[in-house]
Amino acid sequence: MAKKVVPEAERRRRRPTRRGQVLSETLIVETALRMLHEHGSAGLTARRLGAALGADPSTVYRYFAGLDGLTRAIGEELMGRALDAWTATGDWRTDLRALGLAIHASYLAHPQAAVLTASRVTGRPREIEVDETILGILRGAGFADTDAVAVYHAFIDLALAFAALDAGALALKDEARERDEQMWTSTYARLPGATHPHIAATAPLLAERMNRSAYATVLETLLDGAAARLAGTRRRGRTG
Amino acid sequence: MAKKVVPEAERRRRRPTRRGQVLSETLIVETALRMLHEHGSAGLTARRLGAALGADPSTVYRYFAGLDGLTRAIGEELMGRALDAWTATGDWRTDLRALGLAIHASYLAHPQAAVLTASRVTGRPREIEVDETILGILRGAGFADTDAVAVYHAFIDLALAFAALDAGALALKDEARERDEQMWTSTYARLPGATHPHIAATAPLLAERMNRSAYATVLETLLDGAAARLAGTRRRGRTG
DNA sequence: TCTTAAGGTCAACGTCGTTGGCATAAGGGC
DNA sequence: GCCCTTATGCCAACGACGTTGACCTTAAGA
Repeated sequence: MAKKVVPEAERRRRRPTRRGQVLSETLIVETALRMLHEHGSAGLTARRLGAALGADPSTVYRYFAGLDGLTRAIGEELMGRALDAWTATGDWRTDLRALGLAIHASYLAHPQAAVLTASRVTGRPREIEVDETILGILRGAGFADTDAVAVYHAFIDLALAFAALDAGALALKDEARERDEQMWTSTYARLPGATHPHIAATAPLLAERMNRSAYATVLETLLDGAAARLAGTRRRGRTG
Repeated sequence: MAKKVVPEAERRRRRPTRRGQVLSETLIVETALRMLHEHGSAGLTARRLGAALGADPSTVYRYFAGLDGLTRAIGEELMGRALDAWTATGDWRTDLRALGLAIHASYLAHPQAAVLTASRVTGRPREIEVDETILGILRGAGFADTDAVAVYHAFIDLALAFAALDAGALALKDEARERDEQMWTSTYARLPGATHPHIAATAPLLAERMNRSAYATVLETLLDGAAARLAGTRRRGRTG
């Protein structure tokens, strides 16, 4: 009977584990995050999680519908942390920039978790809160609804997409990551100008840049585009 | 002795498999792509790959250093296919747009593979060719080297990031994906205006939009930004 | 205090990636 | 045409994995 999962709110009896631990959804999620942090994205297994909790691996299935369910809960937690780290100022551009960077940073703080969860829509409270917040910023700034939704869509997917991409790089085990990163100074920097003129000409610039995230740059470009759209709306609003 | 991998170029003896198949790197990569296409990202296992090849699973290890090596080869193949599907026109903006969409499409044609490979830098020939091509388009259009590299960085990471994100959604098994997609008409559309005014006000727009990729929109915004930067360079070039 | 079922443990299933040992046949040298 | 080397195939096995069904225990409500 590992099938029926009792939602956290309806839990009553909290029988301690053989080793005295009293379990809860949040304890399990936090333990999972710690494990991901310490042992990499392949380091989260039901057995290890059980061991870390001082419980039998199968106990986790009383709280989540498989590791996939746990994964979604982790994503929700990361969204919540991003929101907690953020404060509104009232300026839409400042606020969106800060929120985007907060989401990106929150995921990157747990790259292994980000890889697993970035592309999932959980529909849980904290994620909905983030969505409501973004739409609120945009509509409050004067974006028409269709524009607000378009910018929101681009904004949230951009944040998640780069979170997944950058987290993917960080999530590689050290050895593989080092190999990937040195690619720009080894393979690329050594290509002859005769066959690869453009890479050869810009090799130092590439080596300097390619191991950083492009997210901040692209985000700024997106905000520029949104600002232009907003200006257009306001002009039309005055004249029409 | 599953350790030593002989590079494809140095292979001489091609002993057929028990079932008569003659193996090669490309045959294995293509078979792997087909399996990913048919059975999802969890469908690529050494054993199943062996079965599909009519060979023992361990044979694959003669050609690739583990499934990770195979994964990198798959990524290289997808880059190559994107490049093959693309043709230059001479207009930098048209060319970049087409190339970006080609990369995105190439990965999305094999979502399960994209999820595995999008965040890896392989440094293999076809990937390098793509990089050289992009830099060539930009430098040919008159971008200064620092700008060319900045735009290149944003461009390629954007393409890969969205490939990974959108592929992640497609790669979910049908049932999980359907659940994710219906989130916008079920959970989000039903939030009361009292607590979530902005989502409630835009729910139909969200449902219509959120299951599509934001990539094309964001790419266009990025190209706008690049064009503005190029215009600035040209102005400075004339006056300075 | 009694009952009940939530929530813990245990044992097992089938699958996975990977490796060491072995068999065999392809292909070069003669 | 034969021999030798060794590339390349096959086999068997290891330990780890996710997940489940059966069972046990004890907390909480009556």
